[in-house]
Amino acid sequence: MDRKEIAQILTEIGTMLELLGESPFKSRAYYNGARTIELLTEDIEELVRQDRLKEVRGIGKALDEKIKELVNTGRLEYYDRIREKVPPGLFDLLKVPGLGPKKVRTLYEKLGITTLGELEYSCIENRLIDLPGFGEKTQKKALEGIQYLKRNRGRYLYPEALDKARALVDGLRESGLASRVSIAGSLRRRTETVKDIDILASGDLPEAIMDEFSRLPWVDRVLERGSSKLGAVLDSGIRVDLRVVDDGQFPFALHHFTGSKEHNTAMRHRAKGMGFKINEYGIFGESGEGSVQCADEQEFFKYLGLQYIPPEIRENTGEIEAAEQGRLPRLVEYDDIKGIFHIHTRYSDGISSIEEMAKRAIEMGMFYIGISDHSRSAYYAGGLKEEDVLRQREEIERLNGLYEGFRIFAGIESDILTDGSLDYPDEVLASFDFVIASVHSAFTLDRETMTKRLVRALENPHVTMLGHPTGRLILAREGYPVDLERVIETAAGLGKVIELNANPYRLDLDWRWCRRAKEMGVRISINPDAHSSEGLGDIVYGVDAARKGWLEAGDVFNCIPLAEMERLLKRA
DNA sequence: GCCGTTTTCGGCCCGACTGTTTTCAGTCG
Repeated sequence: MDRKEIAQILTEIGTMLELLGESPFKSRAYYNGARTIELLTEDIEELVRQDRLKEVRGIGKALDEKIKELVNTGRLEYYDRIREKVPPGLFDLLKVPGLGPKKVRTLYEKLGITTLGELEYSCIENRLIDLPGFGEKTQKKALEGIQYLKRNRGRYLYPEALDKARALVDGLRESGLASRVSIAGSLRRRTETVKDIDILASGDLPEAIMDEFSRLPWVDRVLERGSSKLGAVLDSGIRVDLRVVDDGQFPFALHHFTGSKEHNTAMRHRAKGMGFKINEYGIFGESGEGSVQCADEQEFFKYLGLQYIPPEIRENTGEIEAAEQGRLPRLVEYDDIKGIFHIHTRYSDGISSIEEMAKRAIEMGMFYIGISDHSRSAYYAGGLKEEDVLRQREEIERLNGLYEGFRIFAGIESDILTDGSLDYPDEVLASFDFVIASVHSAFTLDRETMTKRLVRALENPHVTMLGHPTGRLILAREGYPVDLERVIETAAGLGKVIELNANPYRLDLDWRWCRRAKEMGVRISINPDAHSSEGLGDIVYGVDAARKGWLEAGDVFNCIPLAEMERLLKRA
């Protein structure tokens, strides 16, 4: 049983305890424990074997025993027992906006409702109205919530939400009513999916700002509105929350509403330890009157004795401690990127020519690109036969003669076959400037076989980097099971590069693992996997993910300048 | 259930909004 499964079970227990009406602090302890386990970098089985679990903060006697049981037996009696008391459908009910554990519990106990369907029916029959703490509005809202869930998975890839959010921010700025406007929330932190858009504005006329906001063309309808907060739905179905504060409060509110929740909690703890209280309105001394003044977030962090923490890494995974010690990384930026690998052209399934790709890359300020069409076993994508490879090579050489200070590298995205071998003979592989090895078939191998497959591919001396290491498609498909720790270890030992595929559906390697790869000394290549010249632009999403993974320019393969890259890729 | 140079008991982050109440619980972020 791995970390993720254990964390999942602990989280589930936390939720069930809430549904059973247990102490909220008890369920929080389980949530904390789950998160702690999820973020462990040490091997959980090793920790259990050495009986060192209890040393981990957040794991006490009870959780220690339960995790041991899970690791040793793959089961947990307590979990099985408690699960009998909580119908599984109640978890679905919790997803209905407006319904929390208390209300769901009432629905179950008073009306015996255990599924979304039963809830919908009961709403139509007006049975919710007379329940304690319920009423007509609650019932109506629940019904709407069910419709919403039916219509919508409720999560969006962040680039989609980002475009909408930017339009809203611009619209509000143009009104001239707001002093400052910013995107906040998980969108500002660039998490791979978001469920809503958070926007923060400051100004003296909150009512006018909210009026203006609700009139913006993308806003479909306003769901709720108070004196400082407005919730609405966009025409695309995305929920958006607008919050308005006084301009002096803006930096504190921006920090507060950017989160993450875990980061905020840790920051409040820290502030408390220093004799302050922080909330969205300011930093207050123990006496409570009057906030400290801060012009912006920079000053906010400075006042609390911290370096400025970029939003992307505010996940309470050590950023506060690092900021305290002045050890925060200087996160990679778009301008650090010197070249772009993993580009498909018309030779396989791309729609742009090599020349168009080169032109666009030069406009983007790049110094080199690496062409890597699909290899011969990728029939579905028009993979290159050996004679195609030669033809493409000639074109690349011809084009390279045209540019000064810009280079096109000739590469290939070679399929990793089921046994871990690649689909060209060694002498063909050796003739490329670089080779990306990727899995495009047989996703259903078991974890051990898949791990060996990837390890063997990395061991091939001609392989430069491993492409999209887990094959996941966000919101669509789980990655295949694989022991990433071992794959990264192998890459580290052999000096191989691992791709961070910048396609917003992939973002693979996951940013959480990027940080691990960095620790182990593996360089990451931020690759757009472009199938058109516009696709090159996806690289910005890869940079976002890399930043979330604490990567610096020195950790990123394609931040290497052209001259050095030419030396690196020179084949013997 | 976790945690402790304030503590082994009594805390545990904080505030807005809604809807149901008639002073507040529940939900959400």
